[in-house]
Amino acid sequence: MSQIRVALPVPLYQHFDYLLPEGLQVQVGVRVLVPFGKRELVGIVWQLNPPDAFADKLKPIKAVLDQQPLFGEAIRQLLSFAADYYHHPLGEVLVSALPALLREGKAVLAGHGRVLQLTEQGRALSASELNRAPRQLALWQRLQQSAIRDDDLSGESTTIKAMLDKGLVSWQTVPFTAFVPQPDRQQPLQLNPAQALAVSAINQAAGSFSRFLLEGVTGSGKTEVYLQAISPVLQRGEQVLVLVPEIGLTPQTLARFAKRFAVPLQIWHSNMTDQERLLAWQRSASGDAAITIGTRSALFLPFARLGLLIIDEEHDASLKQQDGFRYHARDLAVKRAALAKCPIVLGSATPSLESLYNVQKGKFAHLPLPERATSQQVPKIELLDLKQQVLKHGLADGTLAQIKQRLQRGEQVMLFLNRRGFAPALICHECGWLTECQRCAAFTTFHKQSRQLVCHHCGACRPVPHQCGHCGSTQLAPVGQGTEQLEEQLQQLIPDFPVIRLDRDSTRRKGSLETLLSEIQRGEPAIIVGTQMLAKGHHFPNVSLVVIVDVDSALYSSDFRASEQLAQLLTQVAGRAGRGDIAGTVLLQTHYPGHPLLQDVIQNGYSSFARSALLERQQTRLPPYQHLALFRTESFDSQDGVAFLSIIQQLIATHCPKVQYLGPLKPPLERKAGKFRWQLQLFCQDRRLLHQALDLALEQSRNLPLARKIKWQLDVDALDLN
DNA sequence: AGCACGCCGACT
DNA sequence: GTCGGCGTGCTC
Repeated sequence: MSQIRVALPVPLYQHFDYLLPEGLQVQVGVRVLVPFGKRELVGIVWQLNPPDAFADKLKPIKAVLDQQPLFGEAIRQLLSFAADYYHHPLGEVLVSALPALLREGKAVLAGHGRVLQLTEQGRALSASELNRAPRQLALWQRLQQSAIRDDDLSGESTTIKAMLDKGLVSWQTVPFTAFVPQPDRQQPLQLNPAQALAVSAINQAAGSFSRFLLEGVTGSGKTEVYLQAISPVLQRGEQVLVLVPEIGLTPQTLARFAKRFAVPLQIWHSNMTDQERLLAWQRSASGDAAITIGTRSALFLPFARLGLLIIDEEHDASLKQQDGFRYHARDLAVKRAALAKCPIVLGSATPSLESLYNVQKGKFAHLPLPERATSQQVPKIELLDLKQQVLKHGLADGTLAQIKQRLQRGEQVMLFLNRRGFAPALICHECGWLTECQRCAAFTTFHKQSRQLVCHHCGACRPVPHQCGHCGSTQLAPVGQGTEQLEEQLQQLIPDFPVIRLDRDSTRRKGSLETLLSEIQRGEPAIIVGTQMLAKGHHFPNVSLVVIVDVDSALYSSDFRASEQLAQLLTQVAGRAGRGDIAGTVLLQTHYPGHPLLQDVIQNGYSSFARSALLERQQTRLPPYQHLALFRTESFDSQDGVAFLSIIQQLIATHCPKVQYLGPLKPPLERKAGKFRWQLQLFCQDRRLLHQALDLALEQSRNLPLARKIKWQLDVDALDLN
């Protein structure tokens, strides 16, 4: 009997070896069912005939689940690399790269997809029987021509379900093969010189690994560059992957792709069902999916012939996974492109400092799109000095005047406030006591509508107290301002126009986001109040004024990336306001109108800001000039975390002199959900040395009893120091 | 992570 | 007397 080495979905930094019974055949990359302790697990064969070890303990595998490997060479290398780089157990990395149904051992129908067709009952139907259901009738008529692929049926799910229930239609699994190149449906748009240069640079790199940063201000025609770079790739029969931060913002982009190309296009995101994900996975593997537009985990789809990778909004933090396997999809995408030997294009109006640094170092070719391709006017950013101003509900007179003026002209106004709820706390007028969360080192936010105090960190809710918890006074008043309050106050100040609030609370119900968005899209004059969630992706052509109510908290934040994020927010928001005939204005309320960051962004634009921000990062020895890794702990005992991190810190201090450390120290939120939190920051100029230090720390900490008592995690290239 | 074993406290 | 708390150890 021969032996095989298997990767298993357990949080252990090791492989497990098994015996392969005579007569069973496996290849690297196939799934096997194995006994593991008292359990049975689905694992991936990672090596054949590994060096002998544990010979006396080996158990035979139970079953081979695949004929063909689920992971080709390139994906295996990508996943191995990712497990090493992020210091995460390989088995768990593999799990995140597989649809749930495959993880559970369900069979793959390689090269198969799904079509909807009429059942016998459906064919026997007469049209008059559906005349009370126009959508079903329309679909029934389409299905009489031919069966329809499920990816051509998006948005019809309720209609389909109704017809499935009536037994009129059924899903059929049919073989799919690699897509056949088709002529583009639409003519490309005329490009300006910068766009043309970008397209030809990308096209010339076909078939080889090359890296591009496409820096295009909003309205400069980035999407058209993508489309024209994609076209020749599809003509060669190769697949394209487009990564986007969140799928919610893609309906328009999606429609544009579908209009241009007559080849199968699929999406990938976390709201898909397990079945849909499995099908999308199979389509990628069979080569049927010509274009895939998806969120970060689409990166792991097993494309048969990947010809081009595009990362849109590459600066966006949601490309980094924030729990478990904390990978950055943009960084792994570069690795993926290298393995696939294809070009990769990172696109953004406000590139991350990391990517700009890579341009400086010559790793990325810079493709700037400085001109607006459309007639849309360049928006203005204005500062409103709050010093010595009487504020009405957090808004200066000048701000209110501008809001009213725009509304009366029939335009829309948008206000950003990064705090949900009515007020960030209640205060006692008699003694100054503040409503605090019992389990977190934070105040509880007062939500007026639901009459609750909510902790935004742990989610705990409790009824609003009538009395001060300290002195018993009943004089409790809200302090500070949240979106709910701003909405209420604006409605009182400006009763003639509707106020629409867009935040996590107002969009909690399924479909309510869409409803609110379409209400805004109608373009009727209105005030829109919202959190960060408003800033992403959506374009609101009738919004002519955007107010950032509180810029100052971001100017003086402890997070070293706060200024970068603020500059990106301002630039992105400015680009989304207004249209051809309406000039957009972004109004920043601040007590520090002379702040160099604000002055730089406003007067010289994002690129100039980025140049000076990079210089500052260099001087302060922060990423991207130094590599950063972060150990975080959470424990019920207030000292266990420090004790654990101190051991790691001392280990590194003695054995890794080139690695600098900061801590153990308390993060901004030092207690969360009843647990005490600590962190240890590690910096090093040399990535290799940093990773050596991490290996050492992990190996040693595995044997520490403390490591099991507390919860800890390692975050390589952490985006925040929270 | 799961799952077992093992040794101490409050309950039918 | 048992049920069950979570400390500790192991998984090829």
